[in-house]
Amino acid sequence: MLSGDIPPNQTIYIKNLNEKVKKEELKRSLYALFSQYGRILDLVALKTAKLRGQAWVAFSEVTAASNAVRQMQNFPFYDKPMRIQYAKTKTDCVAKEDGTYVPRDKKKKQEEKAERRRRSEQAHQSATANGTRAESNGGPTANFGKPGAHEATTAPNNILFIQNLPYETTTTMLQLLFTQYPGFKEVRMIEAKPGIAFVEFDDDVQSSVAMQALQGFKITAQNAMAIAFAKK
DNA sequence: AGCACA
Repeated sequence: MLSGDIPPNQTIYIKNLNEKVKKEELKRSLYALFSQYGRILDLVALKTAKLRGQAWVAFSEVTAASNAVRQMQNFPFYDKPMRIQYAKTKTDCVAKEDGTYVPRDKKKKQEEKAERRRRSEQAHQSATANGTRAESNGGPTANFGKPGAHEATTAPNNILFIQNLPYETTTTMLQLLFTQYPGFKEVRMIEAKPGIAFVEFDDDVQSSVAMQALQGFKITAQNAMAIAFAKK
């Protein structure tokens, strides 16, 4: 296999990430980039010596992960091509859902094996108190919800007007999203006007394609992008 | 390079 003989998993493992990017920004950008493939259940990125430059994105469906592995393979992300594989193991939040989650020992890795010999000492000590706090973010899922009725009063042109962005949206995040579409030129945001952005393409056909693809795209559960043509 | 669950 190209992806290294790892069987499909609803979680993808990403490496070769730019280690200079701060964790929070990295997670936000990864979320913005990958949520187009499906519902993201969890996203893990740590900056420890061993784990920096890597991330895990858990999707609700294996098919979403498969599409992400193929389509985002080598995608230039903060100047480095992403290397994407399926994760080797099941993500905790998924295991918790299907009931197979077993809280890991805070000892070491897999040296629970050495632990076997002394098992049954405290067999009754199993505290049943670890709350499996379901983080029901309840938000409905699929991204390409087409809100349909857009007052597209403005004639198609090469500049898109984006509304309903979360305030913490950055130009970098939007670049990552829109640069996937041919003809992308630039993103412009206005400090004094959070929540909106302008995205310029070479021509109106290309801007239309991107609009179609990203219309209603949810950066967060509450923020479905509303895309119109900019007024000239 | 590096497969975790801060």
